Amino acid sequence: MGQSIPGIPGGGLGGEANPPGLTGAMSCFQGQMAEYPNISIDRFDRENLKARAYFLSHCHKDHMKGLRAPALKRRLECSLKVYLYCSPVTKELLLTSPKYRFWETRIISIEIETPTQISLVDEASGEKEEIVVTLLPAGHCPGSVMFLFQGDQGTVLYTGDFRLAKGEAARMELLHYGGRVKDIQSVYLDTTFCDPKFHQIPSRGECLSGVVELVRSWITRSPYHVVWLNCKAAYGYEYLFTNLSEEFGLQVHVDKLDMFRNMPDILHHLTTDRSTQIHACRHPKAEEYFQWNRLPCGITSRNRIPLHTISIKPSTMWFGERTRKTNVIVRTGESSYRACFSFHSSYSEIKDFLSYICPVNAYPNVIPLGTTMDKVIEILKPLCRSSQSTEPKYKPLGKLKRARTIHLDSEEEEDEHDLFDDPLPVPLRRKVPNQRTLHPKVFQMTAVSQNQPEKLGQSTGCNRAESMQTSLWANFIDCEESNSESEEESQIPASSQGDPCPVTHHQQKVDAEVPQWEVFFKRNDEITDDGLENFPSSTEGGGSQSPKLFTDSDGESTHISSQNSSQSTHISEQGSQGWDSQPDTVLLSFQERNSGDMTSLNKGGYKPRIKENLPASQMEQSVLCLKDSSSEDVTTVPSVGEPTTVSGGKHIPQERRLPALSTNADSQSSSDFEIPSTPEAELPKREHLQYLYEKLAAGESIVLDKRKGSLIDT
DNA sequence: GCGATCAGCT
DNA sequence: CACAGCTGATCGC
Repeated sequence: MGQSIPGIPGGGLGGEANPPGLTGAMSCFQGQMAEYPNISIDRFDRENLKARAYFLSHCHKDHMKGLRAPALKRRLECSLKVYLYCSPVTKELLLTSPKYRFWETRIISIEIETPTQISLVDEASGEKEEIVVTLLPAGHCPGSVMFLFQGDQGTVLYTGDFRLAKGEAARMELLHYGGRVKDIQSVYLDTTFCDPKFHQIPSRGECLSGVVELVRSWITRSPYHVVWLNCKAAYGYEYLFTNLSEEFGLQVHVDKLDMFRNMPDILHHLTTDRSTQIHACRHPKAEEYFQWNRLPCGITSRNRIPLHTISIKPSTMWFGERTRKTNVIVRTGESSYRACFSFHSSYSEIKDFLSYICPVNAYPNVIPLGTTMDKVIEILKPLCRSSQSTEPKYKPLGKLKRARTIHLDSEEEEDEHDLFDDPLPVPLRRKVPNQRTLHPKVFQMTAVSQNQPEKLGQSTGCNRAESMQTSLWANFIDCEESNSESEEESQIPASSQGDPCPVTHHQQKVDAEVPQWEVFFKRNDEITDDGLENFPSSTEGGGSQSPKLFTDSDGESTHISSQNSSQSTHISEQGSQGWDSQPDTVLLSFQERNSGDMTSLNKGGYKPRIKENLPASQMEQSVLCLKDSSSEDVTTVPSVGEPTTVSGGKHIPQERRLPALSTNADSQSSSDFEIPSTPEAELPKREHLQYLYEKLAAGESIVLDKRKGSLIDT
């Protein structure tokens, strides 16, 4: 019974703390899900050797354990019907490595957001099980996806590793049916940062803005000023490279780029030519090299003129709910900086995600360092359905206080959205069924854009509220400090409503294609002005602004940062603490910007032109019709003999929650993001709120200019 | 000689 | 500041 018992994924890790001294969060997902034990995901050893089908969410080594082991290789040779399913990009990246070449004929890539039926056949008995899988973008690294499985044992979601801003789940059309979130039995969740201490992590856009400005402040000094991006070996930094490249018109130097040969949108921003001002090359002794002003690729000068180098190390920075610190760039040495960067969702983002999905069960895939399985479960439980029902319905009493409204128009909501709104996944679907005949029956269900009944279940409204409550409640417990904000949120549907009736628009027209990965990563938004406004230019007085984009010496020391708002920007050479000539003034505080979305950068988007080999689904056949008994939104017709009942078993889609309101959920979780966390900010005064409300009531828009500096700097 | 595991170090 | 690795040492086959 190798199956992992829900709740005890590891089979035995329950409740134990990570051994001290460990270096990182510990993965506890063993590869199998309770509902569908015949398939294995992201684990390929032990019990998983018996799987009827394999799934790989993304191309990071810690999710590929056993993938090239002799045992699995043998299994493959004997079981000709066993395949590995993943996104087209993941397939491409995986096969670039010679070590995994043997998988070549056994990988089937599935387009993002294209429900696909797979037959899981037991080669010995001939027993067959049908399952429909849908890949949803996970925002973790190129090709990363979440897997939504629908079959007789219900609908389950395996998130793999993900970084999704709050509200993004609400915008994933295929997580919905009939205007509501699908009835999801279990979620196997990326809980890497599921600990209150990781409450907030600046958004991609905020982090990117910080890096862009720091880089700008340096490389504009002369052609001999170069930056070295000290990235750990892993996929996931590409959006940083592409955005920097685009911003400055300079390709980024890397050691290898053949893995991107079929991904022009990434490839074009990279180079193996060392004569560029932006490097992301690596070397085992890189740090040592750097000390001697040598880049990992070996160069120290150009045209016999020595280079001036700074290093920027992307690393995760987090902020507690009450934390005041806000810098996304921290100076760690005379020529060294850390830049905020995260591939994983923060605590509040995780809570937002889970509370929106509101599954019956949620199982952590990871136990964060320093915590235990039990603690993580305690956090997740209140966000699941069961607890909802038991939850007392609590309706916030007085509303008011900082109105979420504020955010409405000003930042956040906005920009998070752009991720989806603007760049639509450009379709281009090659429906390519290639060689049919593929053993595994894979059928792409034609995704007909549904006519989603937009009914916004009124009723659901309540539920929604409920769930929210819960999460609020959750907040109380987990976050020592949080209380304050909680309640109000509940309401203010306004914002939420506004856009996201998730289901509808943007996202794919289902027929869409491969979503460009940039849909997730290219954050042009803030890059533009706003972020910058404050500081680079703010040379002189930054004072007014709050921004502290960065600080010297890392740390929590808030104080430091502030001081320099004064500093000048890139131009100035003044340094702090003796470290001079280095830009230390570029500070970007993550709450500053008001989203600016700019889509400018999105160009076509990347579509790996990969010669597909989508097997099976012979087009014709591919049109399946699932009994919609399930909660399927996609209309499909099983070509296969049997009317596949791909439903989640429950034929009655239970609808719950009203998507539109969803955003509320975040409110609390993220509330602080915007408001409280703003260090400088003070709570709105009553009069001010009154004023804001009046404007709102009058239908006027409220624009929050980045925090007035006035409040800042204590 | 290879793989798995672990310590150490980014 | 903890993303995801790599390297090297040890042990077993």
